[in-house]
Amino acid sequence: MERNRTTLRLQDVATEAGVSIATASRSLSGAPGVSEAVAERVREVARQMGYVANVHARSLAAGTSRSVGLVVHEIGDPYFAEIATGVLRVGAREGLTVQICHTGRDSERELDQIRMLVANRVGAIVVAGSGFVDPALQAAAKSDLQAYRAAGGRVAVIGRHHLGVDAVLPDNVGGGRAVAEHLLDLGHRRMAIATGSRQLTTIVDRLAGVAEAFAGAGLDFSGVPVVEAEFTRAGGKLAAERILADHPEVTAVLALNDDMAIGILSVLRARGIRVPEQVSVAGFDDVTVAQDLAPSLTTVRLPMVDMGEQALELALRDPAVRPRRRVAGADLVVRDSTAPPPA
Amino acid sequence: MERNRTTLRLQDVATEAGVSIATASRSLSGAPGVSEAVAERVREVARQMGYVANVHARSLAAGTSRSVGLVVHEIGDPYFAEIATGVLRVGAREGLTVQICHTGRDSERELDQIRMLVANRVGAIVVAGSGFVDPALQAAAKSDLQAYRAAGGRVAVIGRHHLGVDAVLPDNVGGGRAVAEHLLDLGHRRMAIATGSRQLTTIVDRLAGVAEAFAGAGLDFSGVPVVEAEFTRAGGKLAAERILADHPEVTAVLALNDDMAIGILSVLRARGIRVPEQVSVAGFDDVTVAQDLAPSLTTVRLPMVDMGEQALELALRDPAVRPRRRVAGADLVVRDSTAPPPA
DNA sequence: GTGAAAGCGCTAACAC
DNA sequence: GTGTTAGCGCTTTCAC
Repeated sequence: MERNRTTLRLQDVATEAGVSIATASRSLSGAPGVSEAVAERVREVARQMGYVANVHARSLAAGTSRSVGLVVHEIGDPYFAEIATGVLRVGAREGLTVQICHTGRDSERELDQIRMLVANRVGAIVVAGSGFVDPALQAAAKSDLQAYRAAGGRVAVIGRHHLGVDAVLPDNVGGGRAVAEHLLDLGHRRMAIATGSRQLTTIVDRLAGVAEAFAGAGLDFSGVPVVEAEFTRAGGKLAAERILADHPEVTAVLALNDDMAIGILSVLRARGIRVPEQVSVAGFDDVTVAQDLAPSLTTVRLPMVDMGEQALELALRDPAVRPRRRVAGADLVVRDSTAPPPA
Repeated sequence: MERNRTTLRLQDVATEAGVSIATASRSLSGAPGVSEAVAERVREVARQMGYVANVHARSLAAGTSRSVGLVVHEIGDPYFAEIATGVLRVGAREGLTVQICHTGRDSERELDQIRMLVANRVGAIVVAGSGFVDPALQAAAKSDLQAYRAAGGRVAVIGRHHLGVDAVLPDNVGGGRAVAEHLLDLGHRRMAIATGSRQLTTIVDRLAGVAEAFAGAGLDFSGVPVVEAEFTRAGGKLAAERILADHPEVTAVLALNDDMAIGILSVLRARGIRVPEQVSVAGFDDVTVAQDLAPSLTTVRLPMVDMGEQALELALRDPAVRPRRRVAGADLVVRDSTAPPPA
């Protein structure tokens, strides 16, 4: 926005109201030390004139800013869109501006975005993308965030990161175990897993839960095909093709997120394979469409909006000595896409 | 973020590099008037030290900011999430921070959010929510935006508003006409429309297109039931219930967005009504899941990501004397949810 | 090509 | 309770 002399300054309001700029400042920010009568008059004058304070001047002078940053992998992904909803909700409640950044699941871009937020002197940063298994991938981000925190910035993450900060941790292991147990209980013994990159901690954890379920049932997990593709609908389609080609005997496909599950359902339908009669399909996340699919999707519910809210609340709170952890439950939701294997 | 003396200032970099603060500033911003050798050295020192410029100080001094605002009704709605994807994409390309605001489809909150963006001195504002039919509902927003523009701010909207600014206009009328014609061509004569609030211009336009199709076919539109509910999946469910109860004879339901159509499909499935054999269903928007539903959804494709990109590009461009308009095509996509009515 | 210095609009001591 | 004023960290004339 270009400079322009038509913009009102606090001085203009002060002059108009017949007070000093300091009094005007106090009146508008609600600081004590002004008589209520004067304060109200100043506010009225400001409203009349249509004055809006310059956030940059305010932040520069006060050294604090009323804005926070949210880093997501991909805002078009319903998982992140819902988390964003939660963060925006708390932000609105607290009168905070929320800056949303995309990383495109690229740890390099993630770093750029974090730098940008730091440059913007946001008061808090919520990192919502999954962490990476390889700590090196986040080493740079970590050191930047540490400098940011040393300078008084607040950070919270959603998911397992190597960042040593407050975290909201979805119970990915428990969820993975629950959904796998569900399929095993139904009697499925020839199962395939469709997953995103195993560089992501989210995926490693969900997979660990699945392995636990197998172990718990006294079954061997090592022989179960785990097909890795993009963690998206398109990736789900690809994974489904591969599974059908390489493992035509499977009676159940467990996708490690709903997006992939949707892609899988789509391929099965196109092939005329009936779900759940011939093949069961389960997902993970419980994005809102999951219940409206045909068949409705058995999945693991993660309270994403809630997780977004909690993350920002954690970040806004006074810093603790040790990182805090909030565990978000992961509940199995059984719907129509899973059933016992064909006889 | 609290003030803290551990944060690096430009002066620190300048000192370290052995130049004046002015030279350091020029070097980092790429301004002319510095020898390339010195500039490069300063940049190197800054990188080494991990210096990040304070955006507030920069914006205050320069009077310009590298950030833009995006106003959406609801980021969890895939329609807006995709538009946001487009806006974020262009923002990232141009090195701009994007601040996303929720209005919750409330014209009052919309105003608050716009004020907040103005206070943040963003360089441009993209308003992505649908406009309201009643100009009074946007009068306040309009005057605020005009003041903002007078002060050098740039504005673009997506959809039909009464704001007198650059706009990206989806062809809602044409899309409505096309999808209605499709249903009429299939032979449907007992149709119901499920729609959101007719306070929104988007809906009025889509409805007008539908009416045109009826008129073009020499049919009477006035008797067609138009059921109004929330413009969401839940609203679609409600509308479906009402349509089934009050107009059990309908052979086709046209929803004015995909979200409602998904809700409708869900109710029909629950009732055991087969789509498209017994009832055809069509939507509008072509959100990404539309093609993966069962049955896949016949709908009208709006290039939402593209619309988001175009809107920000328009806003970033030099202001024109008259508002510019970019029309976004609305193409009928026929899938499996529509078929001729039962004999 | 480089540096000194005057602001940008606001907050927060500090005076009164 | 109110006013004066010194910065916040940077950009940008204007001198040299």
